[in-house]
Amino acid sequence: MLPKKFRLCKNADIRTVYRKGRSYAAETVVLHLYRRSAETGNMRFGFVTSKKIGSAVVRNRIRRRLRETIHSQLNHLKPVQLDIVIVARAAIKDENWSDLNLTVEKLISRAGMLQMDPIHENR
RNA sequence: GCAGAGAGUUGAGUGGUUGCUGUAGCUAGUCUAUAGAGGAAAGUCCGGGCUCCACAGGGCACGAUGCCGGAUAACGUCCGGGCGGGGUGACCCGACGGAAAGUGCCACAGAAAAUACACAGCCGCUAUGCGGCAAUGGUGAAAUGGUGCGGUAAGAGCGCACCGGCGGUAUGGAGACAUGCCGGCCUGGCAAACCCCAUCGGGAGCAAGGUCAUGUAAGGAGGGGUUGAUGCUGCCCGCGUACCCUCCGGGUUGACCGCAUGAAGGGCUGGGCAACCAGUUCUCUAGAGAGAUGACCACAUAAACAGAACCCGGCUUACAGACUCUCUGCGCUU
RNA sequence: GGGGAUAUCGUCUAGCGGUUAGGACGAGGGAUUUUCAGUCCUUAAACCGGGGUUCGAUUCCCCGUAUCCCUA
Repeated sequence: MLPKKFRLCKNADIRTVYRKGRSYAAETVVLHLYRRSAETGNMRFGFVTSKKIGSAVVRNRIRRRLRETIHSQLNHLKPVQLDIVIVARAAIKDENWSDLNLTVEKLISRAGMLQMDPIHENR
């Protein structure tokens, strides 16, 4: 679980990310991101697991795993005011931990969020 | 040994690294310590607590329950018993009040499906008619007690015996009911058809409700109106409030309480066949507000169904594996 | 979280207040036509699952499953 200041909770914020942000898709997850105009604040993450994916137990486990992938990458990310929403797809049920970790890492690097990459601007 | 029946327990643990939520501490650190999902947390099918609404009003509707007794805060739950059914048995199952209160339905077949009737038929006579009869036949899910003997023109509870049902009565039992005696043979099924009887049920639900804060314009237009509007499910009465509806415009989208000590759980003692009750002692055991238990490694291998959101008592449904106790039938051995 | 509703051929539906599952579109076959379309005839195809009540259940009752709606 991430500390509270890194969480993206409000439905309105998530809708903003969907509408104005860019997205990067893999077979199991979709990553939406949107750069806020405000200069203050942290990077914020939201996780979406719909009822299509499974029961409450399955959804909880997937959400926890996704949080963990982000948590392990947190130190390598650029400190930019980004709102990020990660949406789980139905295929995620069968993916194991290491594959999921790799997928998320790839998506993050494609989105240009890693610290060593040259800076991309997302508008 | 094999095949079963009933009751119950468990549903993973230890260590390490790294994280989350609550609480406590002071040195106020991204510190230390400590606690952290279930037997079903599920379905939301019942019952209650709690909160607000008229402190809970009357009538009619409506809904639920339905053998008897007990337990319980209450229940559609549980325990014990009765009756009926299933099983060789341990044991299991049962919406199990009323069909002479009334209404309705009972296809096809069949003479007839409910105030019984008389198709084929049987019998008698003064015989092309009149009278007696309901045994036999076939139909059907169901045909007006069953079996046997007597009886008769032929038949028939017409008579008798046993069985079954009904009514009365006596005894036993707290009662459901059981057993005995007597009576006569009058009453098909369906109430998970309407219904009748008995008992119970006021409504809404923690997004209930309360406190504080912030902010604003108790604003404008149109309409309704005491036979109306709303609280208060449907209708009528009764009571409270004085406004209500539609459109336009404006403000809030915060914090705290409710909210984790409870009809609580464990042990012991006593009462009770039991459910359960009483006494005593010990324990404190999640509390979020987009929603907390994760990830990785090691211990041989970790796996079922499944994730709390106001709280309890049940019911129902899902469930890998492991274990305990009691009992039954059959076979074998001694 | 709380409250409510529905489920019938491949699709849209009717139906039943008890004993027969009907229609339209679509699909297959045939006829007409030189061929296609159209038209006509015809065939197959369903009561969400499991129990119960009943002589008999799509219908009545119970339990489940799936889908949909309302509520801040």
